[in-house]
Amino acid sequence: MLLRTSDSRPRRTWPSTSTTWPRATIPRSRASMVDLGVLKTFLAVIDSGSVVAAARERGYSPAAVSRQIGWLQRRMGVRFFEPDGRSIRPTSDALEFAVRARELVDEVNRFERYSSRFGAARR
Amino acid sequence: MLLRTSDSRPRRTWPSTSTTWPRATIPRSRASMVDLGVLKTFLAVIDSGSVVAAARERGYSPAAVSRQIGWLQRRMGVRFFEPDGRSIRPTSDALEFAVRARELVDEVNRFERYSSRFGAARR
DNA sequence: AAGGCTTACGCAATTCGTAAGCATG
DNA sequence: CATGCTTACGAATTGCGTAAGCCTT
Repeated sequence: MLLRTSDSRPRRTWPSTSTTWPRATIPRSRASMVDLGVLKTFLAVIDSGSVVAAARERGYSPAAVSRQIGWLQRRMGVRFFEPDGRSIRPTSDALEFAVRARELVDEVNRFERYSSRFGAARR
Repeated sequence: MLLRTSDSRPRRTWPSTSTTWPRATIPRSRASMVDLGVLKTFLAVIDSGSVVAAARERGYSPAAVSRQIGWLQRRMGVRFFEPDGRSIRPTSDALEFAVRARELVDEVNRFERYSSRFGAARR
């Protein structure tokens, strides 16, 4: 399949003048060191002290929240939560990181409001 | 399928005590009003003045960049680029929005560096 | 047992690159 | 006719919810 053996027109693909494309299909999701959604979830867990509560707050299943936290921890190479009885307890690293993360999320929220207004103003 | 008609154990799924889950599979991608990757691409197009150049800079195909810009415009309800001969020209809205967007991206870059240091320090 | 956290599994949805079309110079 | 932008298409990957397991109270 996909042969299309005939049709030998020299149709230019892209780019004609330089190196061909480096990789074949880069999935983009969560590639950037920073995933805002995960950061928001992280803060929700910190604030509520529970995966279940954070899940409800963010509109996810607890499984999704658990996965997001796991992803963040692996990404950072740091342990952010430890099991504490039936619940979890944030590490001191988590609390420290949360301060900075909250600054960013606040900034993002401001930007989100700006964007909404910007769009609404000229429509 | 998925019936499992027998096996009538009252296996708790989740959550047992409250309303069932609101939606069935929310894809998260680009759901948050802000997509940092798209914002970076937008700025790259502004700075280079060309979709092709921005694509090269960002490591995407021109098609991908074109789609990302289209997505952003639809999202914002604003036209950011107009065809200008064989190239494109940013609207005044684009230039205005770019100022604010750049602030955010800069802030995110700072956070990215912080995160790297944070992770590296305790490993 | 019941409540809370985590992993396995299947699925839906997204986004990418390639291909192809259209317009401009 | 070469360059640049955009859309259609198929492929690949992700990230979700559900299901199920483990551990604590």
